[in-house]
Amino acid sequence: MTNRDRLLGSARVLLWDRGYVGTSPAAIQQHANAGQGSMYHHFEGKRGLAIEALTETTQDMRRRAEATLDSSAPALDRVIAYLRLERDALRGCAVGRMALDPDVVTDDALRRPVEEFFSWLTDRLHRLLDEAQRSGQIAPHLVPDDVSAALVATIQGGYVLARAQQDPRAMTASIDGITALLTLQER
Amino acid sequence: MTNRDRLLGSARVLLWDRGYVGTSPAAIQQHANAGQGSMYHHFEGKRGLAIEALTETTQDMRRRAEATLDSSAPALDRVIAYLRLERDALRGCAVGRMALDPDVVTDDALRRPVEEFFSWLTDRLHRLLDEAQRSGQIAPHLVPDDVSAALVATIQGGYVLARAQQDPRAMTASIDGITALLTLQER
DNA sequence: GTCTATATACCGATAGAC
DNA sequence: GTCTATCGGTATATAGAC
Repeated sequence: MTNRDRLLGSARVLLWDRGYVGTSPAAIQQHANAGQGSMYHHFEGKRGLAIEALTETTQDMRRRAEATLDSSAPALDRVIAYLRLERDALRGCAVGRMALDPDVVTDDALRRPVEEFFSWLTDRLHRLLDEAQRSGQIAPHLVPDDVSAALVATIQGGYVLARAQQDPRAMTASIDGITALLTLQER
Repeated sequence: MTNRDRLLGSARVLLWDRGYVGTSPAAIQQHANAGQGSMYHHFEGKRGLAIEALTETTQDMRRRAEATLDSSAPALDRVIAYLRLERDALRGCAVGRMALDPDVVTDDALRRPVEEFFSWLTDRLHRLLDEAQRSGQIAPHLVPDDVSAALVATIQGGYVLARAQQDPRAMTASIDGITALLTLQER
């Protein structure tokens, strides 16, 4: 692995665990076993490296979601399968945590990958819920746009609760709760 | 207002907007118009001040929630009234954001007010959902423990989505979505 | 491409005068 | 109680040798 690749990987790990304001270039260099010169040769600085790192991370997460959402199962089943994906609740979401970082939200280039990931995800779920509604899997009066937002929000909030209580069961409870509400009509 | 009070108030504002790792003692002192000596006279340091500030903030938020949840209306109506409270979606939640801060989660004294607030809130909603279930307002097979977690998570995730997209409508969509799911049986 | 040296600013805290 | 001075350390970046 090249120095550049290790720097990117280390940035992804540290941004995930400590956020943007909590991650220093020196910490990234140490984690990657690279010197300052190497980092500033390959990247414009902390910000440039973070933009690349975030872009990679969101692309990975999108691929992972697509693997679950693009199946041949009925639409609602695919949505629920996505809700039920295994998540490291105590670690938090690598993308969601960036949305609460003050220096990320106020910087369009840094925020773009975050925004694009969530826009894509809610839209993807939206279309699946449309399909589920057409085939009678969910109630006709539900607004897929609102429900898809609620689903993504529940996952993100599940991370918040799990970390606040230092107990991953807060995440599973949240997911179980929203799943039960979503499948209520099938009781 | 005393210097001490202004320092506390400034800490609350800055912790809300920039989190713990993103807030420096110097920034608090400037915002409060107080010198270093004043701050270190009244508080043990950044950490001690933050613990007091967070405790005050969570108490305020709890009082605000209680004002809505402790009414004479039917249980489910009170829960929905809480979901529908006005929120500054783009600013984020003063408590929830702390749960994603690496230096807060790993420090029990700092995390305690955060944990206690969410424990209290989910428990309070849990009891209201129990009551709603006994009176037939929500389906008998729902697990109030899970649903209450999902409700709180949806609010917290609504903040994440709104900030990621820099659009407060992501919050209202999430709330509308979860509300529709919760009241599904009344259609 | 990578290294060390250096620069300027800020971090969080302490010292001691008033 | 508040102020200014100061401290050792780190944040982020640049310079220039190799």
